[in-house]
Amino acid sequence: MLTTGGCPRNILTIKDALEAIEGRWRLLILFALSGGSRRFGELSREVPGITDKMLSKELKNLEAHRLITREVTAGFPQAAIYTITDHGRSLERVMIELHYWGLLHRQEVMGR
Amino acid sequence: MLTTGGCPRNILTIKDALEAIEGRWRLLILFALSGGSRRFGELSREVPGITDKMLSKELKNLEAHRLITREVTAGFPQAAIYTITDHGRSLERVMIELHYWGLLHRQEVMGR
DNA sequence: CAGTATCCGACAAGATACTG
DNA sequence: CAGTATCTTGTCGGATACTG
Repeated sequence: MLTTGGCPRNILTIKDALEAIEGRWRLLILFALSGGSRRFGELSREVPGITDKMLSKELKNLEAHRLITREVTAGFPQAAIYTITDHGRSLERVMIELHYWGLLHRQEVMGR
Repeated sequence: MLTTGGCPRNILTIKDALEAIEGRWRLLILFALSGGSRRFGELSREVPGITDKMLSKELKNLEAHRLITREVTAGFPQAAIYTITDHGRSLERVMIELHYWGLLHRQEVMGR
């Protein structure tokens, strides 16, 4: 059981975590990449609803937070390969719990 | 290990979950409430950085998603008591993992 | 293929002042 | 005490067109 214990440290830790992964897209991109490296176009198709603009922006943000790496191959046509880092992979437990809770939430609110 | 397996169902489940808890504030409010019921003013002080306007808006959102309940006492001065629901409590595992990851993230990115 | 540029509307969010 | 009203700024996010 989580307790704040009158101390704001725990909630500040969560706030720090949220600062890195907050928003509609970042966890979805990481989840897609947890199944293996992807190219830009693959992510554009696999992340439901995202536009290329947001994908581009969020990929840079994830890279800045060291959650993914970007590698561009030589040759033509060029390919950009995005890969989750070990640090990004350490978010898998969060994603697993979130996925599990998503199933619960559907039953609770959506009734299916 | 999570796999997408060419099937978008898992990622859609996470997207549904995120729709309910996305943003800077909702998980922080729920985390505060996981330590026990709170009044508006208590939350205003305990959730770091939130304004009354955002707190009011997000509390309504959380109530609409059945993650918290709101109860107003008779008498004066009035008191509004916010309490996490069982469904909100089912997010505790997500919050625990997020808190744990926040500690890792500090070490990785912030170097402390 | 992998993005960027531009334009636009909607909403998040803070500051301040105010009400029952 | 528990919010709401108003105003302003910034960012989100979609649409479309475009480039190396």
